[in-house]
Amino acid sequence: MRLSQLFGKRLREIPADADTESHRLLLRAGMICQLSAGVYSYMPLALRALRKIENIVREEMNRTGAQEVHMPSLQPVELWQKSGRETAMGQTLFHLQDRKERGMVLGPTHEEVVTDMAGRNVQSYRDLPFTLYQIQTKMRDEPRPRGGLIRVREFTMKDAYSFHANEEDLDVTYKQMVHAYKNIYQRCGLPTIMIEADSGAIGGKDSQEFMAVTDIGEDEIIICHNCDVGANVEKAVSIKPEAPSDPMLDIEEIATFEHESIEQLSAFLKISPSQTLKAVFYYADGDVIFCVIRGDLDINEIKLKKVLHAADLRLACDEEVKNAGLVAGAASPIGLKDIKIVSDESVMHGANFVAGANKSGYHLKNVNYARDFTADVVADIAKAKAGDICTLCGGTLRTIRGMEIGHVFKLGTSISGKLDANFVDESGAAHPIIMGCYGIGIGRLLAAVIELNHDSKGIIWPLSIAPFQIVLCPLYMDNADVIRQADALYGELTHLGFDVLYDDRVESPGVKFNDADLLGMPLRITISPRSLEKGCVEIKLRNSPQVEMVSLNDAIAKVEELLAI
RNA sequence: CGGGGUGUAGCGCAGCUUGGUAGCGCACCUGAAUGGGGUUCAGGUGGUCGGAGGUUCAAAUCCUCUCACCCCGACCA
Repeated sequence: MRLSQLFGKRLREIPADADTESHRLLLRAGMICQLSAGVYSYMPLALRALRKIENIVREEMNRTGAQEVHMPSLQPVELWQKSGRETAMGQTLFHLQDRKERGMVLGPTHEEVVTDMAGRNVQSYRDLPFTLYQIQTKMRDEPRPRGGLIRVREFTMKDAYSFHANEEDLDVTYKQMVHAYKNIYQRCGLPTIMIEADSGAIGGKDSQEFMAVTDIGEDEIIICHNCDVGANVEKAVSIKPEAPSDPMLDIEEIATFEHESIEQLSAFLKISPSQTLKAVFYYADGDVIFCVIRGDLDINEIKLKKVLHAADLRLACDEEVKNAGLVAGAASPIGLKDIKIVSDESVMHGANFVAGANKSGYHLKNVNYARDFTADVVADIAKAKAGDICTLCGGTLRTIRGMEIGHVFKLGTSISGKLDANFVDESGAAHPIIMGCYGIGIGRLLAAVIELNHDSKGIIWPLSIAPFQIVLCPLYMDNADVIRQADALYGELTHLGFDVLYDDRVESPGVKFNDADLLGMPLRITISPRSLEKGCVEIKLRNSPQVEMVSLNDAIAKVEELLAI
């Protein structure tokens, strides 16, 4: 490809709206073009990289025996109503109507469609197992797209779905998929870690995410210093710091005046926050829920939502709290009736807590679980945080941030059961098909690769997914010799099957070098009168400062050596 | 949905407070010189100032409404 012909302008100045490095570089390199919030066109350079990623994904999927299909984005809303996910997805689902006013949606994912298709094509356990995948466009009306390609409303995803007669069989495929995913990331030059994840509204059992570790990642990951096991903070469990657990004392009311928050209260009483109980009020599916947790901890809403089996959960507003007869700032579960109380396990670790007196300006000392109050549900609803103890090895946990690049999970029968996708077993009894599902965001993977592979000058592409392997930079295009040799080398390399970007523009060396660095192809070949005098070209790797003079005769061999994978 | 911010040439910005009919840098076009890390000089093209309405002799500038985009949070299979 001749650079003079390449569609897309490179920018010298940095677009003001771009906040992440991948976004800036994608724009500066002329790789993407924004159409609207979270909606981008891929220009030729980006598409070349994207296609290479897709091919790697395809190879690894095919290797597991998965079969490629292509499913519609346009889907009847009935299917989503049947699975119950029309409401679960909420406004994220794009709705539209066809000319007959039939409700349609633009697919944000394809569990429904693939399950429907599987159901129509499976009768017996003999038809199982199999895995289907596609590389296809997803549409989600995200509340807030951000970071260029990091969170978008229309994106390419590789989604795979496996179908099984039993759990053991699902385990086998699940492991194969995990293995394939690791291969994919490795081949794309993107280091990832696999962590435990929440399976979300969709339900399901085992669930793991693949994360690219970067500070701009949207997810918080709790990871153990010692055993390296990590989990999304949504899911992470931990052993919390101990609180004093002295023998129980008699309960006692104390005046605490305006000291309402845990910080104010513990400072006023000169005690640790872990010796207090915190009350937090939620509103779940129409009811106010009273949550109790040790003062030094925070509530993990995802865990709470699960414990409550709630479809919709949010903090209660002041009015709802008041109407429920609660005294914000001095509330406690003691003596409460007619309200559901959910307690974190932490209230049992510690004793003689300070809790609200349900009376403004007063608290109670020496409050103890079981003796003084009980809860309708006691469960782990606490957020894990840095400094907590790993439940597996006793190591100390820390927090890092990550970008979710892939997600695998055991879906089970949550969708197949609702869509009547059944098979009959050996005895002739019908069961819903057991499913696994596996996704990789292709565009986000591309963004993550750039996020993790760049320097101040530009992108540093891993060879496997670089739009071009080589950039050929002839200097001084008014020199006939330079042009002749450059044309010849370009022809030869292209003929040998290398992807070469030929910078045939009449530009100064500085411009060419800077653009070459910005675009980030792994190998740069410079041809100039100066090098030609010695019968040489200059070869440089993008990720190294070394420039090597190589004779014209050896140039091809050298390129083959450097680009050998 | 809450909070903050920005819309003026392809990109980055100034002008707005104090109304007088739009400017700078980069990019782009023409010409010349230059020549190894964004070269210089000369000349040039390009904007209904996000949109609608209003105030005024006169609006990029003041007022009202509206739209879009960005950031933080909520949210996110």
